[in-house]
Amino acid sequence: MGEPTRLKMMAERLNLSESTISRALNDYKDISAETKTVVRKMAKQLGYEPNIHAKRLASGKSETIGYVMPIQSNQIAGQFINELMAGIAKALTKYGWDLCVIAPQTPEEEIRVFKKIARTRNISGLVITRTLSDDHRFALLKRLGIPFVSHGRSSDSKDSAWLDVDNELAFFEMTTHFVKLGHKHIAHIGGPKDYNFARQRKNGWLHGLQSCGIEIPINYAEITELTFDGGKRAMERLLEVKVPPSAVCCISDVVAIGAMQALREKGIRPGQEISIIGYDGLELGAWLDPPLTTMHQPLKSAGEKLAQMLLNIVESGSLPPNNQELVRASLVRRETANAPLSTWPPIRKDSGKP
Amino acid sequence: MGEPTRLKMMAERLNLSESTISRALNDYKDISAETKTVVRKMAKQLGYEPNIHAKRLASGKSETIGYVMPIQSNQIAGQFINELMAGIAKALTKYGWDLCVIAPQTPEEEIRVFKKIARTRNISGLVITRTLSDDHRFALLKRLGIPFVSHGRSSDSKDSAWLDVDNELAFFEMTTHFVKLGHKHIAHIGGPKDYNFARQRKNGWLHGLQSCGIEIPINYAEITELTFDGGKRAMERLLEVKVPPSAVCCISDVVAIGAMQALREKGIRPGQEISIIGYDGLELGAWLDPPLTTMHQPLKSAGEKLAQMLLNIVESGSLPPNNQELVRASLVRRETANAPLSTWPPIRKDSGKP
DNA sequence: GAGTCAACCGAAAACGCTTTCGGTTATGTA
DNA sequence: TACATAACCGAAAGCGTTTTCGGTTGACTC
Repeated sequence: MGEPTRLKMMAERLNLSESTISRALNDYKDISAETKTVVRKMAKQLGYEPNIHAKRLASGKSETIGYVMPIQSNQIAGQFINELMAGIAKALTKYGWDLCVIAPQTPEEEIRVFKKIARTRNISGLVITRTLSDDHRFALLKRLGIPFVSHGRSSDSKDSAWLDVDNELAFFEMTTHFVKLGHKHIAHIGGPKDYNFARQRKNGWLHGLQSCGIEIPINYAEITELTFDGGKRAMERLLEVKVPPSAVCCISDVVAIGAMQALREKGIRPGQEISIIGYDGLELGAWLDPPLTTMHQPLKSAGEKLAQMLLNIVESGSLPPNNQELVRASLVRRETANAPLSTWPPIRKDSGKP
Repeated sequence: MGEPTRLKMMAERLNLSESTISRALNDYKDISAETKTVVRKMAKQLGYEPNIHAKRLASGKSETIGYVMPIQSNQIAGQFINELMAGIAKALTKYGWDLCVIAPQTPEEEIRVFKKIARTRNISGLVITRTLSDDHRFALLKRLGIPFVSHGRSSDSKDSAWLDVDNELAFFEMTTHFVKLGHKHIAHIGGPKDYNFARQRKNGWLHGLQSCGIEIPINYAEITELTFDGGKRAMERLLEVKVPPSAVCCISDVVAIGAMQALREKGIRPGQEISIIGYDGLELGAWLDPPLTTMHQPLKSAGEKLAQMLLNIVESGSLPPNNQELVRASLVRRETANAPLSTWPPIRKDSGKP
């Protein structure tokens, strides 16, 4: 392939100085238009690509952002992370920036890595995901002065940049969808309140019921871990309630799938006696029997926006306006959410309520 | 946080030259042991981290490897990619190397990106996955002189580095497992032979049958796309065969899940009348009803090994020994593979065979 | 015709490290 | 005593950019 083109060569060929070439390519305003065109033409012709290490050393900018992989890639992580990363990478390549993957194995290592980044500055900014309600990373990154954006809000993300799904709205809509279908006994399987989205989703459900004038029954708000087994156990508990729900809003698809399994084991067909809606829009929900109705959140476009936001922050050196964005999830109608049976809920042994 | 520590400062404090400090830290043999210890002590104390851009510029090494994300992240991609990447990143951080994500949107862009890497050399090597039987990337990367390792073999990977699962062995074992359970009518749902692993897996099935002295029936080798729908349709076709199989080896979990759905729609219970084994070991297989028996391939450790292999290649500048490695998949026993019913296969209208 | 002011470009100093090439000691050998 | 040989270390030249600071033009003003 021969030697790569360097500024020096072009300078010699054009009888100009290296600095002029550099400034022409970087569109400095003290270079005449015609010089710029001739330089650019030559650069294109020779396939010039600047040596990024020299560039980054001289400019003091790393042109690299990092994506922090969730530590234990848990059950829903798969598709989620990939689409987001693909979006981030896509947006970055437009500007010639790199996306660097950071995969700490433990929380302690994560902290060490952050501190190292703060010292070396070899990464200009971070994208973090799986945000907790009370996420220590926010304070740490602020203290270290590392620019970042988060996918998901935290309790102290008032003055930091984030992109989040409007979880509350999503579960509000999920709930009112059930109401429109005719349901009156609508339960919720939520997650640990460590996760901010768990609170938000629960609130959406609550407000949905309130706005429809439906009283919130006791024992209709389950909390469980975000796993298949968690969803299964939570559903089993709901089935023990005096007046079991005819519809269940699940915090995630995986939890919903667990809930479906609990129903099946009791001989109850999801979408008939009891309807279920999940959240995440996972493809695999369509492969179940019956296919799971769910709420889909945009991921690839979210990744692109996150990257763009982070770029703005890094370039401007401060928080520009529009650094917080709420996107909408959309209902994916499949087959587990239908009108309730007229015979439901059944009268239980020890209850008088219809 | 103050100014970061530089070679210069340490040189001044220790009354040594910058070059001595540098060589002491890099363990040059023309520096005395005691100088090394005192330098290292100081470096540790001041939390010295070299400026990687200066380092990479001066040394001409980028200390970065790239992972090429599959272009259209298709159905099984999710978990797969993440675990592999986590493994790669883990291995690289040990050496202070970076993992850079490359996410081309089209095959054309992929080629452009490769050519750019060849010119700029800002990435020392690549890890590629989703290898095709006849994968143009191999020849291209060789021609461009870009070091790479592949997860999966290709037709012309004789003289390049790879790590692959022994697909043939896996399907051999899958098939003989069925035989041990008592099956004699064992079909295979495979994929397009564009994929090298599709051929290998089919061969494993064939050899498994041969080694057990079981004649290979006609119409027992289905080919389909690697999707839920593909698996479903292929299973439907198998059910039309005169003597339907009592066991089916599926090329992937997703295909197996589609096949299960086809069975259910005919009122056939997977694992009873017809047994099924998938491949990939996806977690979600455990969430099905009944849970899918499958073969699991190691991913995180595969990522680590791939990274290590690539590092060796880049550092040595040539293909070191042990640059090809075959790993084993292992059977994950769940509930879709059981002994056949004594009444199976049923006699069909127009056939005389038992 | 002296002074002002753009417009444009070159020189040169960074940026922080690696690595080669000598040069200076102390040690051993003839 | 002279001479080769290690063992160590410093000087300095890169690596390929960016960016500041002047300096040289020519046009324009008064």
